[in-house]
Amino acid sequence: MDYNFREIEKKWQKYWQENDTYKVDVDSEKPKFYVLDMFPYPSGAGLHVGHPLGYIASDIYSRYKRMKGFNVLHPMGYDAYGLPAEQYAIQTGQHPAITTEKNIKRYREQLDKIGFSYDWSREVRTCDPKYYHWTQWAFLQMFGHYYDKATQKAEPIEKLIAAFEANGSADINAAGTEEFEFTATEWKAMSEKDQQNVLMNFRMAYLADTMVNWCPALGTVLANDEVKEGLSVRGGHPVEQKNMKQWLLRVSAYAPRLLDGLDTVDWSDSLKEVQRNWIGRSEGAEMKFCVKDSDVEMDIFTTRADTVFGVTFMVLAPESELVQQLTTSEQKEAVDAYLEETKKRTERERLTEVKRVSGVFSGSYAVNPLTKEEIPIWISDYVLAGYGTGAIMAVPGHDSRDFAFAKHFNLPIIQVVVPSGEEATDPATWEDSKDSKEGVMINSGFLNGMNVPDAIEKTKEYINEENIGKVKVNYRLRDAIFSRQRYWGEPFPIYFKDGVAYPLTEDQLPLELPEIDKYLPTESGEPPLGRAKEWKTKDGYPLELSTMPGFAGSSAYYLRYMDPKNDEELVSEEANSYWQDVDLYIGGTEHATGHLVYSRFWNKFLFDLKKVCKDEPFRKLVNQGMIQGRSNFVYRVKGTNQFVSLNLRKEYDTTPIHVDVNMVSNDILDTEAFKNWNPEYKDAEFVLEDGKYICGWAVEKMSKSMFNVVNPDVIVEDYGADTLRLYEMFLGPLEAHKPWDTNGIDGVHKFLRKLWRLFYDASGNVNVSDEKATAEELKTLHKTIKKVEDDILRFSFNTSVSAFMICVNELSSLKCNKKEVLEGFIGILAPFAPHICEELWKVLGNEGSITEAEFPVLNEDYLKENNFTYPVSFNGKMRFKLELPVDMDRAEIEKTVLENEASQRWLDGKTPKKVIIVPKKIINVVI
RNA sequence: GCCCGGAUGGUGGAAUUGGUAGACACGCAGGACUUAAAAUCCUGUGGCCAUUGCGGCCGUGUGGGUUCAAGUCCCACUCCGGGUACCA
Repeated sequence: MDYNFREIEKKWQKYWQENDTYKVDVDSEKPKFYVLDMFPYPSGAGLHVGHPLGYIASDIYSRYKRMKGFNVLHPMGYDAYGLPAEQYAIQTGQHPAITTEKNIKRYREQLDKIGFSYDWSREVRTCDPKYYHWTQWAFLQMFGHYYDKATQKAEPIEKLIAAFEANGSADINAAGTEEFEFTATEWKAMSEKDQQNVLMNFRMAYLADTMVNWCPALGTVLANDEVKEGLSVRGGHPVEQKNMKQWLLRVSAYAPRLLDGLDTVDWSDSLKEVQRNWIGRSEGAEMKFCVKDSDVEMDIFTTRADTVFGVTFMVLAPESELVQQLTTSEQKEAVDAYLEETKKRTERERLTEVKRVSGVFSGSYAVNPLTKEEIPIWISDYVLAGYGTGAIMAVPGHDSRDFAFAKHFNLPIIQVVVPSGEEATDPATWEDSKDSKEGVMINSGFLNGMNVPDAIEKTKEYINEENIGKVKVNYRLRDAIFSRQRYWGEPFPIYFKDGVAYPLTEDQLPLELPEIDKYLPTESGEPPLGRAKEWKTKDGYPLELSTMPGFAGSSAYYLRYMDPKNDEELVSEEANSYWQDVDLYIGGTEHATGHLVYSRFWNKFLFDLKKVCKDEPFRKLVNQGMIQGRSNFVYRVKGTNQFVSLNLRKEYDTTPIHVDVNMVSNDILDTEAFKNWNPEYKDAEFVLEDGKYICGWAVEKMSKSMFNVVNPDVIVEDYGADTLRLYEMFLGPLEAHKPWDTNGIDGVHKFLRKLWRLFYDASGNVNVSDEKATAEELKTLHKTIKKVEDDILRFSFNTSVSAFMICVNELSSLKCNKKEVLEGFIGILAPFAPHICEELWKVLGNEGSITEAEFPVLNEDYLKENNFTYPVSFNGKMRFKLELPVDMDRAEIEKTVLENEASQRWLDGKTPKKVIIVPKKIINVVI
């Protein structure tokens, strides 16, 4: 019988489904292991071969762990809310729920064909009311809590109210947007509305004014991605910066804990580094600068307090509240014009266009608190309102952006730090600022002669003593904007009474997404939910019109998988205390700063509420690389319908044209398929080389427009799921970005057929022997067990595939058909290629599924070697090999080597200076 | 600009802790089997020189350095990919 992968794969997929092979439950008898994939957004295009890369890796690991005796939780679901479905709905009127359902069905079919070991009974969908019930619930908890900096955790808002009633704001140490001061009496005298406004300032989920990209023509808010050069990508309408009330999550309150938690998780150093940079802790000083002829004070934050003698001007962010107060009447016109100009630029543009220097003088002067000098206050968009205090002291001598600004506007530059190994020079001659943190202070009064770190310390002390500021730790992590003016997302369980936001009670959850007539904003510019009929509480109060963003549903899905059908709570204590946290999380790096920060925040919040038992949700995290597309080209002779093969094209004047990679095999074009591809090419003529049309190629993004999208079902149809699984792993290291190239897939498929032939004879009959295996056969098997297990544990699946190939090649050469060896081999291969191994497991006479078998145990005894073949080098160059007993001592090795005939040739009569012997590694003779 | 990756044959890649560079596979070339094809098997395959044999020299993006020994460590640079919130 031949290796009939189509039949085998269908048969075992059916078996697994009928026998609930992958269903898991809490089982206190077994240790748990939780393997999670980042769940996909079910797009209309279906899965391409890039998606399963991480899923295959995690599946191999899950199956391995299961064979090692663990109770493995390995679930899958869908991140089902998202813009594409809504965009499609706007264009076609088709309800996003319908397209989403359709896409999910297609995804499921594709996933099922690859043979994953998911427990589908635990599937979650973020758009299912039974699921988003708990997203809304978590939001209500955030609304009802604040962050207490004293206890370093979330506390009920009632605790804050009690404190206000007892002592006013006096004892409060809570994370808030603004600072308040009031007495208990004043608090009690406040109106309900004023009290609620104060509380809003402290809630973990709160409403506040934020700058957004507002597109008046589309009546909607746009993401940075959707804006290019001040115009909307869709439609090309003008976009402006607009202040709007939005819900935010106080992620910044958790910045210190999000930073510290990174030390406890097993993630790559680069990923941790990216998160650390994102959280961005910086120690510095907040300083007060008085404004001349005014009682206005400017607070600025700086990490380089030591350079305060080099300050020659101040800069305000255009959005700063101080701008209006500090603009003089003479400058008003110029400032207004500038503000109007910056309104058109998105934050992204302000960030990338570093070389474009712009700004305007406010007309006011500040007084340097140390030198008492008067310095001009400018306004420029290189200072952002959202970070620090929205105002800076500019030190053009030692900050490159300040330097560029000073040069552009002809402002003075003073050198206050002389970098180590340099002399003081005239700043007028400089090409750039001297940002170094090493050097000696000059022109700096009492700091003169100190090195930079000492000067920073000294200045901080001085600032404290003189009461002109305070030492402060600043984080760049911002609160997350949590509302979207969209339809296809979770509704907020919030209603408004007299303009004040109030929460729905928990028994009113889930608040279901209403039906609307069109998926567009209302005529008056309200979000789509403004179209919903009866979108109000039963008492007639209007409900919130925004919906939640994509990351709402994905922030706690890993908890829901633990107990997906629970209608009473997000996750039961029993399920949570058994499954605890994700042991292995596999997904793309693109989530390094978004999802992975938000879900850690979300988890820590729930941890504070004692709803979950672990402070960090993802113990180990592996990033799979992106699979890029490999495009193919044909070369059309200009002005004709003639196509020239790759290596002949230089003789013609040609245009390269993308051709669908599915019509190309090993870069050879199926010319008939090409003719039928497009009516335009029906009469195409070909100039062939060696009777073939060879295509050119390039690595590009995998996309429809490049015709380089490869669909996994096509590969499964042609080669089988086991081949696809092995080939995706064989392609290269899991973490590396690599192009998809079907050219090598035959090798992997051939390997499986070769394996099959170890079990069957030439006439197709099972031919397996019960004889005792030879030492050589056992050595081959056990060296493979060792290598593969080692590789699985370090996620080096590409090298395990070659180890499998080497093993089968060796067993084929040995003509080994011993059951003992073959059974061991399919045991280690089963996590990678489960279908063929299930079948062969049965061929060997076993009952049931190989997933229940134990992973083969390594026996080191079979690997013992008496001799080692040493590479012998002379001056580091390998010259010949010499087999020596492993127990030979150094002196004897040296003697044997030097006496060797080949050595005599290389020594050429000289005495070696040194002989380096590394046992079981190398011998190097230094002459 | 800043942050994080990466660069090894014609191609994907291997070399896990500084110790035989190119495992494994694709492709290519030659051969066996076959009426033929497919399938399968065997041999060769980094470059240059020599090829009568032993072989020799060069070689992991570029230029330096450390070391008995460097793809691997250090310094400087080039190019490519990804992220990005000018974070003072």
